[in-house]
Amino acid sequence: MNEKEKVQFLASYDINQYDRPSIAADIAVFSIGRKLAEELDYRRLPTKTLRLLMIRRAEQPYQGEWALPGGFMQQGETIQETARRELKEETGTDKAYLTLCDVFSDIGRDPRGWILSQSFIAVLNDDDLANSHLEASGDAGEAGWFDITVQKTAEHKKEKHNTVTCDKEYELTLERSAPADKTQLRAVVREHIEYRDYHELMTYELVSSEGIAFDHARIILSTFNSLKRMLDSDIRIAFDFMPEQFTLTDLQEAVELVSGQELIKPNFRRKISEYVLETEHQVQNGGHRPSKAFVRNLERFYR
Amino acid sequence: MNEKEKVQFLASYDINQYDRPSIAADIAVFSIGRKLAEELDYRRLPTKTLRLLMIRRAEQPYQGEWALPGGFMQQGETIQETARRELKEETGTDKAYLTLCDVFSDIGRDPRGWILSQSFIAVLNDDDLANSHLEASGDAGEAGWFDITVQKTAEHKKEKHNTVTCDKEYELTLERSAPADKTQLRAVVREHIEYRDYHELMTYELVSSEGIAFDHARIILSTFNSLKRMLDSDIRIAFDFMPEQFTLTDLQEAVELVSGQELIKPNFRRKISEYVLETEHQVQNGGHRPSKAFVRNLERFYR
DNA sequence: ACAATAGTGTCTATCAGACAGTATATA
DNA sequence: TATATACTGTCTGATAGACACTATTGT
Repeated sequence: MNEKEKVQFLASYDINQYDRPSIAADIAVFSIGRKLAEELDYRRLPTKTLRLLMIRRAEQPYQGEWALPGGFMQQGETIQETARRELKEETGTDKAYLTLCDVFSDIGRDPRGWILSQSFIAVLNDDDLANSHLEASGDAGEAGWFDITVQKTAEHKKEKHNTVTCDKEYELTLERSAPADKTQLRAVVREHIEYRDYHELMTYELVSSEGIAFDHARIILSTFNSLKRMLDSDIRIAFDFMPEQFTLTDLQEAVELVSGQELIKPNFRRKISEYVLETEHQVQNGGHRPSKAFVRNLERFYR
Repeated sequence: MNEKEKVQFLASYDINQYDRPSIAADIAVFSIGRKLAEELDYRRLPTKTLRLLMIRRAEQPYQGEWALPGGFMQQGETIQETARRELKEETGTDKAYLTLCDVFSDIGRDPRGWILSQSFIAVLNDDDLANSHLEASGDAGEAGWFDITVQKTAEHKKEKHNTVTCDKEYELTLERSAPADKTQLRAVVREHIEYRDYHELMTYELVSSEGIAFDHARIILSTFNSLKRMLDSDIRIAFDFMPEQFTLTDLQEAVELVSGQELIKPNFRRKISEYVLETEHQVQNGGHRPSKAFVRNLERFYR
């Protein structure tokens, strides 16, 4: 604690003598979209889909393939600021709540070298999208929304030497939503879970990847599963998908899309009733009873 | 996607052209200790405390002060492996489940330069401690357990421009448990919460720190609050504090120590009953009815 | 016998799941 | 009028909180 010693030490300390990785922030941006071209029945509501935002790479490596929005950490900013800046640069959205998700630091995950990636989750609603320049950029070809489908294709539970492990294989399909250009990206990701007491040591491994850059397919899987778990433990995150005004059916569909299971309407409404306030507005969207518009009951959000 | 182009690009790509931070893993290791020197009443059980493992720094900066176990990421390992290696090196414990907690990357948080810290949580039980060389190292002066006390000393809720913020001040006290050397470390940490919809944007800021190196006092606060939240959402983490055999009172005390609130015994037992199996062993520790020893019901842990 | 801890039984309020029912828009 | 969606009421079983009670030990 000798002050002089301390100053001397720091003056002679060269942090650059140690090798170290570059840091990237990668952001999985989710939103909900409407499937168009379904004029079959004037009564029927449009089918909704869960969407993921991807960026087409203009540079090598993986030039022309699609990657998660993100980029490298720069001096003077925190990793959260990196994520926010990159999202703003690439999409024009200034959404503040990026949820830290996981870290990917395996060697060899990026051909450019030793690169550690911090993954984040962001959820955008229709108001956020209106304020972004995503639609405007259009076929400037940069950003694009993809309908995301995750299908579990295999599951093997093993037990040996007192440890239980479980391998699951998922097929990830990303189908471009907005322009009818039919771009389809596919990947297979293996989830390896090792159970130790209550802990689940989860690792994601890329099996194959078509059109998705780097190891981003497994990052997508990991964030998708995180989003599910977050929703399970706190339904309030579903409101992130909703604009200022929304119908309860919209909200329920958001939850169902993420969780992958259907809910019973009255039960769902009872559950979320404390978080919403009825407005006088009505939403009419078909040959059936119009629905009431609701807003967030913000007081209940602040615990 | 021209293969030749790709190879050319990578050959000429120099990742070292960009500045980047060093990466450290810092681990908050918790366990439960017994307060000794309480021979007042032969019937009474020893008081238990929540303990945190700290390492006395042998080098500058902060030489002689106490820091969380941890260290720098090395080439060829993932950040999880870094945490595991450092914990093994400094304590001899080979506990596998390190839970990733948060990232600290503010500029100026480390006088040595631009250093990003990944914080982890580990929980050790008596069996783990027996297998470590912690006790052996004794007054080699390296590692030491500290009884941790966190006291909220202030809370201010503000509301302006549609955003609600809340500042809380915590006093952190670390009191050395094992040797009676009375070492006491203190720090004051300010927690700043910004509420946005359901999101809580939490930041921890160091107000003062006595004897605790770097910004580790705020990392301790952050991990402590995380541990609490983890316990809230899944009681099974309490079993990490228990050795293979334990009494239900021990388990309940562990939960109470972390959560900071007393529980009603029959309700607690009902809640955890599915996770435990009764053994034929008994534990006798005072002038009162002996308690049954229990073990984990592992089948219930593997969901 | 006493004091301290160990362990059990039960009442009650609250909450989640399931289902049956009514209401209202447009072709 | 038919149909798809919007919305409400209520029965049921499961769960969580509170409290009262019995059991067993060493001094």
